[in-house]
Amino acid sequence: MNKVVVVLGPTASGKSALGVELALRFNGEIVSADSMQVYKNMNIGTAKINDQEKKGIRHHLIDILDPSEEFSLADYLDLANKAVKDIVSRNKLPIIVGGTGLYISSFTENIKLSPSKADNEYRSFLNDFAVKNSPYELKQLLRSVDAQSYFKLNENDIKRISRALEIYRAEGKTVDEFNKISKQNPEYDFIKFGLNALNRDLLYTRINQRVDMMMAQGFLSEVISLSSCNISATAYQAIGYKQLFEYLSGSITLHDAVEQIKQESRRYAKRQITWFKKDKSIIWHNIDTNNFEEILNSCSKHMENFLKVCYNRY
RNA sequence: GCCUCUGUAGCUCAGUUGGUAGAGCAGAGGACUGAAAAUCCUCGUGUCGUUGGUUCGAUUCCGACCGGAGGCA
Repeated sequence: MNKVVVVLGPTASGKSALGVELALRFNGEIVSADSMQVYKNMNIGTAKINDQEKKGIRHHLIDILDPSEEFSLADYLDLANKAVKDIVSRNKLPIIVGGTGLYISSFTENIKLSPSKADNEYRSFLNDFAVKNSPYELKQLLRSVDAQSYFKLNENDIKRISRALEIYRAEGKTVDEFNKISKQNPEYDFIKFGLNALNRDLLYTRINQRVDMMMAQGFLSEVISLSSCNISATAYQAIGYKQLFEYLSGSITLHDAVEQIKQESRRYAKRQITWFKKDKSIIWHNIDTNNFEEILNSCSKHMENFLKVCYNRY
């Protein structure tokens, strides 16, 4: 099996830099696993790596879409599979770097989604149904077609209820049945490095400082220049952009917007950590007890072992 | 120096006609298969400023002291 490296962790943990250094040492290329860095012109707010920081390493799945375009897990899996195949075919090492847990685990677990597309019309119909009637009524629609999801989901989780109904409509299957067949055997041999802070406060301080830095770097101007464009629903969800749009529309003060960006980023980091904790195969490094060099050297050692079959190449 | 107001969870505050207390926010834990930076679920013990007094019993009433805000000198 071909080997693939994964570098993951919460926002502001230093993944991008580690990925680049590993790519330099082991003849690799980066495949981003980030749902927002796919968008062009959303640079400062997504903490996107710049050309200087790339150090000549090729990065895939960054800057591939206009902010007006929608993006989804299905698109990601499709593109990531192509990128990794391409990198392997050129005898280079794919290094997946990112913080979008769903994208990473769906790729590493080799999830194959069905060819039927997302049905936006049906989704908005269901959404309207929940608004006109009630979330409870929406959930009742599940009862006869997907009992497992009916018992599992909370009635307020309209997105998942809608999705379960959508799957049943398109596939004639329950979510569990659908998930069972979507999971394939892994196609690659993975080594996963995780970055995290033992001390949550330290991570939060880094996040707060990074938001201040984004503002100093002109995040607001970036958002202003986007405000004349059509922003897709998916791109609009990006933390920071929606708050600054609200400021520009006059509904909140700039100070409040910045505080909300920090808070949402902290919560996001927490959710990322919760997601990654489940994966027991991750090799964790602590950013508060180790400096960057130590982490890089430790990862390198693990990788030499992991790659030993073809280690002579490097 | 005097007068008034105030001191309850990390923060903002509610409350107990005297039987040791509860909201919002912050925060924590969890879920997650085509929106995932999304979405959803669960979680509140704190010397009720300190110290005396009244009382069977005080965070609640009274006094003193300490801290904060305002007013008068």
